[in-house]
Amino acid sequence: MTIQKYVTKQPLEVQTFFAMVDTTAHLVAASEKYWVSKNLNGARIRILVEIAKAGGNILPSVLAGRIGVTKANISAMLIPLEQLGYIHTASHPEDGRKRRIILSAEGERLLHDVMPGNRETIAENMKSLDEEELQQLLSLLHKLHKKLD
Amino acid sequence: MTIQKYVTKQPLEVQTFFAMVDTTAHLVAASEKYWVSKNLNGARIRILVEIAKAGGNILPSVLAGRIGVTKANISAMLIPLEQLGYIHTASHPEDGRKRRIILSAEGERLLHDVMPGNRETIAENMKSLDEEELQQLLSLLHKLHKKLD
DNA sequence: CTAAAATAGTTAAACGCTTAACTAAATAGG
DNA sequence: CCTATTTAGTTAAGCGTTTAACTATTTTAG
Repeated sequence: MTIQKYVTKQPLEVQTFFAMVDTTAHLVAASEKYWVSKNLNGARIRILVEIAKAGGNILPSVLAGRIGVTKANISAMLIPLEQLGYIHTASHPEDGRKRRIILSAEGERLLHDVMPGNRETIAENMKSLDEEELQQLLSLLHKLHKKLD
Repeated sequence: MTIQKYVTKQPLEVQTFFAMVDTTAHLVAASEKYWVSKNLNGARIRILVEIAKAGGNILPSVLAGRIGVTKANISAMLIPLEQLGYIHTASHPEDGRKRRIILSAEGERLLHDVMPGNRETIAENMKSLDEEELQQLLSLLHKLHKKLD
């Protein structure tokens, strides 16, 4: 029952897990700082990017699946995006339950303006690894990810 | 201005960044599922573990620093932990601003009960990598982390 | 010694996210 | 056809987190 138990060095898997969590959190925070500096936020941009990737329009539930969040969350997030004019929405002609989410010209323009800077920021934060190391890291991550379902 | 711009394949650093974010999110979700299965949650446990690591008592601000969240957040999180009886608090004898957060016997018991299962869950999720790969991943993460300040 | 600055902690408002309960529309089976 | 089930989306409540503004105490410097 000694407290010591929780201080002892962890097994390698656990150490690696926490290193991932910690390092990723730092990387994400750095990336988020870029968005904040542009008076934006990452979650909203992620949605706009996903609509763009889908060709400019998409259904909320598909969007949720792609981003990996719940429909409820997407529902909530679309409200400010519409108010800001980055998207607009239209009902589906063949299925009254569905709602088409459409990237507006303004939304496209926004992405065009801020995505290059975001990529630069990320590259900057990753630059302590050379190409071979990035490749190695990427393949380890893929291996890890593949087994997680 | 074509939408295509956001669909094109990303540079290696960016791919790797997103792979980290994605894989880590999956790992964390799997770990969180363990806590939920015990009617607990990861954030609260993290605090209790940190108090234990500090030897059983700690100041809120130190705790915040160790965990990497704000003092405001710790302040809020301590309330339910105290109500649940996992911690109690005492004023600092030499500095009236400070507040000593103390792990209760119940808190210790809780950690004792649930930490082994957590470690097992994590190990289970990491087991697609062998020891050499874990070591490799860990050292890449350290290299990446070191340059992030 | 006292006034000013620094420090520890709290509170409030906002955000992104979840689960659970709900509404409305479409589909499927007797 | 009509009822029952499934599907798409919304709403509400709760959690962990942040920033900003605040209070109370301690430290510092003239």
